[in-house]
Amino acid sequence: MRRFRRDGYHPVRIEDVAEDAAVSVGTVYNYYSTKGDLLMATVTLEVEEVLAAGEAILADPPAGAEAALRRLIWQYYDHSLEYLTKEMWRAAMAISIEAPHTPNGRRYAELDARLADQVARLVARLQARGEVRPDLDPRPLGEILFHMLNALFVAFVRDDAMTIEALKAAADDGLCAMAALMTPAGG
Amino acid sequence: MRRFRRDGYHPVRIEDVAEDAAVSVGTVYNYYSTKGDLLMATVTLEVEEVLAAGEAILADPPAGAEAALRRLIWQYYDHSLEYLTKEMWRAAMAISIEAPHTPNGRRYAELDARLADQVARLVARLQARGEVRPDLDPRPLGEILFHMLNALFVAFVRDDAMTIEALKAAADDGLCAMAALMTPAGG
DNA sequence: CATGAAAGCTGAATAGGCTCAGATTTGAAG
DNA sequence: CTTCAAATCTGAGCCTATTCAGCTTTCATG
Repeated sequence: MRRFRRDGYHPVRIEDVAEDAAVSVGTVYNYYSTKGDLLMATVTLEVEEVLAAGEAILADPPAGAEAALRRLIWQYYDHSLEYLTKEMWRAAMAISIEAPHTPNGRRYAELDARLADQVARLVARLQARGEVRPDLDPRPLGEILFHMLNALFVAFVRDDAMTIEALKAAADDGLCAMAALMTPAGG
Repeated sequence: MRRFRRDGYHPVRIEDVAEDAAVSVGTVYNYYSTKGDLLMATVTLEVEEVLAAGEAILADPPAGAEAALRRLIWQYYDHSLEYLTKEMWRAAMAISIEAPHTPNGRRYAELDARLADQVARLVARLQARGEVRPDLDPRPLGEILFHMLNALFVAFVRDDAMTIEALKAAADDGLCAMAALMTPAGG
């Protein structure tokens, strides 16, 4: 992870990792079955922490649908570069798309699904509090929200120049548009 | 393209392509700067045709927001496996995420943006016809729609077992949810 | 200690994308 | 038909992820 962060995912060779760990190349492969596996270990760490922080917000969300969603999403975004760089995210995303049947691809998809589920649960909770129109189904709504926020995150990760602030601003626009559709009276 | 479709993107070596074309490996690289470039040529062909077909629908969309959107999206999905297989799509998506600064990554992003724009323009057109709430901004709405439909397409491409019918059904659910939010009276 | 199987380690070898120095072909000019 | 420069082609060689046959260490048992 240190090596990837410092030199980038692609420039780092397995031989470099092996050297840092003072073992042979073969030994690295005894513990991680591919180079992508090394990366996915970090992705898992990152997302598990984000999910845990998200649960804390779910337990007691701020008042108002838009504010509550904003809180959760900003949390996601703020934490996203804790362990991974944008380049590492790109590599991880590429692996998960290219090899969906492999353990790594599946793990990434599973983490994604858990994030989407967390958003959907927040929507359901807001609906129970009367802050989302009662006639809407929180599941597809949560998924639409997550798709949008995820697409923005992908755009953020693709563009090295884009700041987290710009990402948050874009997400705010989207959340505002969705909130206008979701909230009951003031719609 | 023929080779990729028959044997899969990864199993085909540049040497194979060179043989089929009766030239050397080096000559292939004179015309396509990477293996991904060969693939992206096909992606471009596919998406350009989809965009052209989409313009025809934009010119005279069916009555009703949901029906019009369904028509455009189904067109997209129906055409998506004309030249590319799911595996080829996965490889192309991986390339576009992993290397956003390269010509290929940029080209893919541009095609994506043009599709999103087409959806947004359809929303604007429907709004002009009074089939979408007049207080909504068609641009972010179109983008949210496209993000959703694109996410469904990615899920489709990831799962070899998923049929186009299942994809359409999932899209219908999403469109139905969005239409309920977007349409004026019947909400 | 001795033993032997299980666990762990090793790095040379393999495979395939990509490069580049040199060979070949083309085509305009004489 | 020559000549020569530009365009094109070539494939051996480089690089790095990944494999695997064999070597070493560990450790429970006698």
